[in-house]
Amino acid sequence: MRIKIGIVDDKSSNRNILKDKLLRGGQFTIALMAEDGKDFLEKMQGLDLDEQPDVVLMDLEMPVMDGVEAIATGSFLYPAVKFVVLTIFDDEDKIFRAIKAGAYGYLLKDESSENISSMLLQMQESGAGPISPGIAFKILQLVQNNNLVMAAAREQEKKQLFNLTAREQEILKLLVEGLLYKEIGAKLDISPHTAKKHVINIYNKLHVNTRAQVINIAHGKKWFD
Amino acid sequence: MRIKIGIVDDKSSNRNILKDKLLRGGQFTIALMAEDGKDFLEKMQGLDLDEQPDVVLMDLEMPVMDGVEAIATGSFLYPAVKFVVLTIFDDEDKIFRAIKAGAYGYLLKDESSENISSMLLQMQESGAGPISPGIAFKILQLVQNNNLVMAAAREQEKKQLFNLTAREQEILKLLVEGLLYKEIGAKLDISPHTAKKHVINIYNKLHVNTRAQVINIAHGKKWFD
DNA sequence: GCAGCAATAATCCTTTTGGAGTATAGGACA
DNA sequence: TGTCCTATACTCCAAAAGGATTATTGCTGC
Repeated sequence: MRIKIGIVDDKSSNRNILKDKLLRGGQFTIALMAEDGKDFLEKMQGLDLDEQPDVVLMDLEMPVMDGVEAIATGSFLYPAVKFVVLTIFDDEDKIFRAIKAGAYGYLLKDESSENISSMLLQMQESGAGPISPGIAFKILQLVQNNNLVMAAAREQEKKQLFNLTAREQEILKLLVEGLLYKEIGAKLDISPHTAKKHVINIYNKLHVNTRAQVINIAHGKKWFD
Repeated sequence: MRIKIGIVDDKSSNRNILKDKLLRGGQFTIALMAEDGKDFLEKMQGLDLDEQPDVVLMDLEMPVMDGVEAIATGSFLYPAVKFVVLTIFDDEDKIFRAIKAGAYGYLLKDESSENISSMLLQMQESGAGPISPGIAFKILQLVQNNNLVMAAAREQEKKQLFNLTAREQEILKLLVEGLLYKEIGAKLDISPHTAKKHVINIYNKLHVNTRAQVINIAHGKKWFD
């Protein structure tokens, strides 16, 4: 199974060179090309699930919508898609913001294209995001210089789940993720009516009456994050 | 100029295999071998400045004095020496502590010895510490999961991401709190229609189409908590 | 066997949302 | 001056959510 690649870069020459290089080995197919973040998101909307890229190589500095914003939105809308930054920038701020936005890897454009190919293939094998050595070292230094510090160790405050049944907790999770009744039903292989019934029961137990309230409670109690 | 290497590992077989591999290419010399942290520090004391290793490959789990402690002390006493962890452990805690102690690189023992050699050489060239790809990805994930947070420049990173207007941010806050259109309108003293119009505009800018998604993004980005 | 409960499913109804328009007033900017 | 942007407000419509109620199935405990 060949890996489906998306390429987002505002320079058409960059896109085409990269595309040619990736296609050469026969291990990749190009699922999508876009010239900025907005263009990317719009083109993603037009794709069926099985047409969506496995990996998106994303430039950072682009007009209209930059790579960080595109990754932030994209990684939320398409959690299965892996976003790998491919850029010439190696400053700490860009690296940090891209990672926080959800970047799965961070490659520098001065990597040879053979290296990029092999890192992508190795990613598929090991599940570890591809990172250029120089970038990895930058991150290590961030940690070392106390620019990054361990967040307060989160205590395992046991979740008091308002005696929800197992099934209700299952539905709760999907509810918090923002799924519609019909989507919850489809996912759990039950009727949307039943899904809704469970949700209403949950509301009664939590003493609320909208999804928004449930989601806020869930985050407040750190049930799922 | 050949690179002077120090090897610290409690298993003599490990030490010797590594030594042989490194000597093979003729690019390295072995300046020091030690079997634990204490042994290492004592042997360092006995060396003249020009005999000291450029790089020390340090195992982590060792009797008497472990690698983290040896690196902490060693990097203080000998700031010119680069300490590179070479271990089988890849758990987040060990990685973090070794880096904080002053590790310049972090390599896994399942790297091939050719890889280790080439990464050490590249280090000498580029000045960037050698890091195994899997470790780099682990660190990236630490950052992503908020186990590591920016100590200093965390303030400005907060918003600004989706260019919402001031009014839209105001509405966003109430939206995330779970207010209905009519409640938002009442609070801001505008028509519920207007409140709704703003909300729809926000959706378009964030590329979503339900409140649930907005609330999740808001919590994910810690806009309000 | 039966009471109680969880899970399933459905119907009927009202309210709230989300989406697509149109329109107007006030500021900013060239 | 005219254009662009923002905030304001409205209409019409369809989809989804929320609430109340009823009913069946299967499991558990006494």
